[in-house]
Amino acid sequence: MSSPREAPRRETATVILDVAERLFAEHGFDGVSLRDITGEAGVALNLVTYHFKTKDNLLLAVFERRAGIIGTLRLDALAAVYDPAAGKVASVEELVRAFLVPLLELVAGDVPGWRSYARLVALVAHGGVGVSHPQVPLLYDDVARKYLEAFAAALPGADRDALDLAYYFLVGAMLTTYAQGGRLTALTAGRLNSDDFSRIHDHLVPFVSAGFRALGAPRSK
Amino acid sequence: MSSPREAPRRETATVILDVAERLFAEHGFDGVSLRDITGEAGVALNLVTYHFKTKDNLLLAVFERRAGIIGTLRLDALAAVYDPAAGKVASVEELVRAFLVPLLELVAGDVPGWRSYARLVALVAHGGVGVSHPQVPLLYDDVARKYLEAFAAALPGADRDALDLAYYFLVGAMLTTYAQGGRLTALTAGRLNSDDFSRIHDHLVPFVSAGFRALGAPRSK
DNA sequence: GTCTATACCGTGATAGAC
DNA sequence: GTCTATCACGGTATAGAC
Repeated sequence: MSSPREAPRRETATVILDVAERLFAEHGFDGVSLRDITGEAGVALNLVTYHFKTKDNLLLAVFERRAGIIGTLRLDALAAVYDPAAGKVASVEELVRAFLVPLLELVAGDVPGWRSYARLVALVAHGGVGVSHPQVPLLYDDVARKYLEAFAAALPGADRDALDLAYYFLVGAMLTTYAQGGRLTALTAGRLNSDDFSRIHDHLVPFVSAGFRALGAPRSK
Repeated sequence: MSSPREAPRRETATVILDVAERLFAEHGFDGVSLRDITGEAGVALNLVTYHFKTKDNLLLAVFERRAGIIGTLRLDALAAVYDPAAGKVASVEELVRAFLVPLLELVAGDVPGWRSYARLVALVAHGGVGVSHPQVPLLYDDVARKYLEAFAAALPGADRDALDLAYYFLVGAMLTTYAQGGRLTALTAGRLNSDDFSRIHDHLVPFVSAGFRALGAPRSK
């Protein structure tokens, strides 16, 4: 804790977090050296070791800073449409929207850091960082459990495996959206850009919602 | 080309490719050193440099070896259900199945190397390797174009952007399936395993097919 | 053309002075 | 809390043996 009369610069740890978040998102975890980070942050190399112990742990700290925020927003959005105690049961599409909209608004609204965070989640979730950091998924388990309960209420005919997989596909489609490696731009010959999150979202919601309903009432063959 | 009377060992380059494919899939690109690969392969360190120039290029070679095979299988499966010259137009579900089944059979059938390849594709596709290797997606563009044409015929009401995005989500859901970081096992408390590709597939096909149809005939709101 | 030996520079991590 | 010095290991380049 710095004394209040010091120069008005942010704390060293926060500066490191900000730079690391941006650089990891841009170049991947292994594409960024601690020297890159400390160089841009204007601090000595091993202040990252002092504040965060290891490079892996620095990445985890980047996630922890935002995972709680987005998790709370998602649970708030869920509570607005699903409240079993009050007999309020949401539709599938309302649930999909409640899950996806909070992050979309932060990213599409260019709230500082969130675009980097979204891309970084997509990167790490698919195991790109080493064999993946096992602590990261744990940050999202609470949200997953509560949404699955709500989906089960919305689709009383679906079995658990089907619902779990549908949620898995929902998260996968969202991650694919934010991974934005330029693949979408190439695939559409430039008509769609990976940055058009709002337009992607307009298609993503009905796509995933229809998928959920299909698993809720399985088709023959 | 070795002379036919030599000792019956595989070519050095092939041994390196096999080991690299497996280790990259297990530990990620940056989680494996050239010394790990050459050590297991029983060859000298810089034979990888000699045969493949760089580590990046070695990864590309791993992809090239299998991308052509799976691409041909997918196009064959497409031709079996979609032949506009003969007036044969496939259903959405037939197309989804044609796209997904070839890789599933290779992986679920434990054909050597394909499980590693599938996981590796998922890893690289989401940019986990550095900022991703831009040459890799090009290996799949031809298949994408031909399937999109078939989907357009199956869903005459859909606009191009919706179809492109649906294909994008299809690939994303497939990649999520094969990324198998153990996330699914955790999410389902062990009831579903990331290795149950056949069971995942049984849900994936109707999920994605319903999504396609939803984009083909957009819902209100 | 195929392979071995060696060296170079950048990396993450650590120890200890201030 | 911060900095300097140092370490072992990473990918890569080269020179030369066969």
